[in-house]
Amino acid sequence: MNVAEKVRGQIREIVAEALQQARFAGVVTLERDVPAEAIDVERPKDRSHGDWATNAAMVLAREAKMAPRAIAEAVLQHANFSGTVVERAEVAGPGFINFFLKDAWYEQVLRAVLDAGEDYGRTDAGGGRRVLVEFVSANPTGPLNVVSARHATVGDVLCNVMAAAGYRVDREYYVNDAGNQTRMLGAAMDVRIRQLEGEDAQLPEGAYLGEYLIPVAKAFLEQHGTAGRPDRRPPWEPLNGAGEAAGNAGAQGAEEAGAAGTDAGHAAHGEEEPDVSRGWRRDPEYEAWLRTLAAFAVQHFVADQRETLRRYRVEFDRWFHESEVRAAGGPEEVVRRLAEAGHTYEADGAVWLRTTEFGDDKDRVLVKSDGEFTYVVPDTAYHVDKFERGYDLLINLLGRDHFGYDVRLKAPLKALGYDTDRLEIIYLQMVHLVRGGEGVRMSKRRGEFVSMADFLNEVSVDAARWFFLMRSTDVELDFDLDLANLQTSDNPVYYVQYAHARICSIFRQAEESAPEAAAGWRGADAGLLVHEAERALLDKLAEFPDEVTLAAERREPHRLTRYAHEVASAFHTFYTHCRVLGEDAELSKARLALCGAVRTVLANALGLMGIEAPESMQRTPA
RNA sequence: GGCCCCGUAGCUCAGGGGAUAGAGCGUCGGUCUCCUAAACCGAGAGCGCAGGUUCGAGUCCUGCCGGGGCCA
Repeated sequence: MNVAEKVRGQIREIVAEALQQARFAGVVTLERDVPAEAIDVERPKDRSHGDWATNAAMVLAREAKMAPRAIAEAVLQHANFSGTVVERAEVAGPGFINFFLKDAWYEQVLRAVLDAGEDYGRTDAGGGRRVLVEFVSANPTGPLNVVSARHATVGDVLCNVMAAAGYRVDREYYVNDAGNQTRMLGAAMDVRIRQLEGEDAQLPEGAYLGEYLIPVAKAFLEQHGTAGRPDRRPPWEPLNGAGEAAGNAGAQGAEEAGAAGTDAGHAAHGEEEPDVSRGWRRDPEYEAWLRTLAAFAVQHFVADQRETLRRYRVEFDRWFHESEVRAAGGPEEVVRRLAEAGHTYEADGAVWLRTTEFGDDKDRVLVKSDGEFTYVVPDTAYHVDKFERGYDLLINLLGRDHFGYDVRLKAPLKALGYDTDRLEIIYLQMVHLVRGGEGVRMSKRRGEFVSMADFLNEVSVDAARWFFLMRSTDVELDFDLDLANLQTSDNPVYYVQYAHARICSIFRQAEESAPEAAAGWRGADAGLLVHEAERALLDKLAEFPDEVTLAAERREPHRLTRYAHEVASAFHTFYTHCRVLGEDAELSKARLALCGAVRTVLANALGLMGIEAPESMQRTPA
């Protein structure tokens, strides 16, 4: 139990007990007991209103048929603070009871931080529940783009913060390596290989042909050659001459709006999966060749994505391939179970699921008339697998452009009897890159998109992570490349890092000028910390475990940037007003202890964000 | 047309049904003989509109307006 929680508990008990006493005394008329847990204890914004406050009297006013202030007075008359850190309390405003703490509170905070060290901030809010967070899950058909960086940041930090809050967290990446997009990847590879051979090869309609495929195609040629390729035209071109082979016309348009799509794996398909191979010649041997090419490219891009993410300090516990689910017969199993449960019917040669019975606005096809599964079937099979692995909670991060997917995924899962309340979908808003005050266009299909790797060549991981964490998930984010690259105070990440470095510098200085204090600060007398700035800082440190809990429970990792900034700000204020070294030896020790505590909290907070806590700042000359 | 997100300071955004709504940037004005001025202190300016619920609404509900997204 953390320090702040302990005090809240004490205040709840005080109030509950006092209410009870007031009832016995006949001063307050209430029909029922008010349990301590039901009493709301919060931190007033204005500290002249005390360290903590409760609105209990106002809440109970109607029930007790008494004026709020009268209830509050009665509570205070019967309140007993002995054995707590509460010093006194008063009635204020419309009926608040404000509590003021003894000086011992500050000592408790300092001790709590110093004793816990790198564990300070950990809570048991999660109660050891197992969580699987799936995020990024970009298509394995190309390098990661910059949108994935936001997903990677939010997902990774959410995992960190939930782990700190007492959840058992696994990170998972879903590789969508078996759908139609993969087939088109094989087709694009085929075209690139033929072009490398000097042929004027044409794209199949609906395909896109990134520049990034050229080195992959080259690598394939070098390693495998074209031995497995059937000696004829690809199935999207007529056998009798080049004719009117489909051009690139249909390939453009979708992702040119200035923001790249998220490609979040299994959700990447459109509502009606476009049948890109309509009109293709039936050619099983050539399809096998395309599968070979696709498998090669997928392997390449998965490795590439994994490396980019590692560079960004994100590691997944598992990379789960759609092909695994398919190979295990997951989709067939899903359809069979749904049919057995009587949730399906056949119409127009297709198998349909009555998703309308589970909140969808229309029924969905599971198996198309050509025998192919729609995308939702392997997705369902994958989530069945997740549920069967025994997780208490499943969290998926998706792009806002995939909104509505949760209903379509949850319908079959609900039909199969799974508790879909345990599946949370978090949608992240778009990212816009800004450079020189202007938007950077990101269009994947034209090959103009900014890859995450290129992005990381321009921006430090620390700055990128901070900027992606600054905003809540449901707000569009303009990423200002110029600002993120700025090594000045305009850049907020440095502000926080600087506070940490400044403390390290003080300790280095202390070794020189005050070795006695430097050696003995852990045993300092915290009672000497009476300055307003010192106390504000300690109060701020006391909030950290609550911040961690809130960030985890509300899935709001962006709280951490705010909190870290506030700690840094309180520290810089303290630094300006209170001299650590060169004062009275005992005071120096106490202030060093405070510095040590701040350093711990900053390091822990930055650590949760995956941002470095430097021991000194060095500016690279402009 | 249906569903969802957003609308708070000049700009970008925080805000857990509570008291006098916050931060950064920008603007203006101060602060280094002193542990790093990548810092500190001060000034100015705001909840899209209209109803409702509540002792109390930026926060919850309904409608409208504006920006964006998904779907038909």
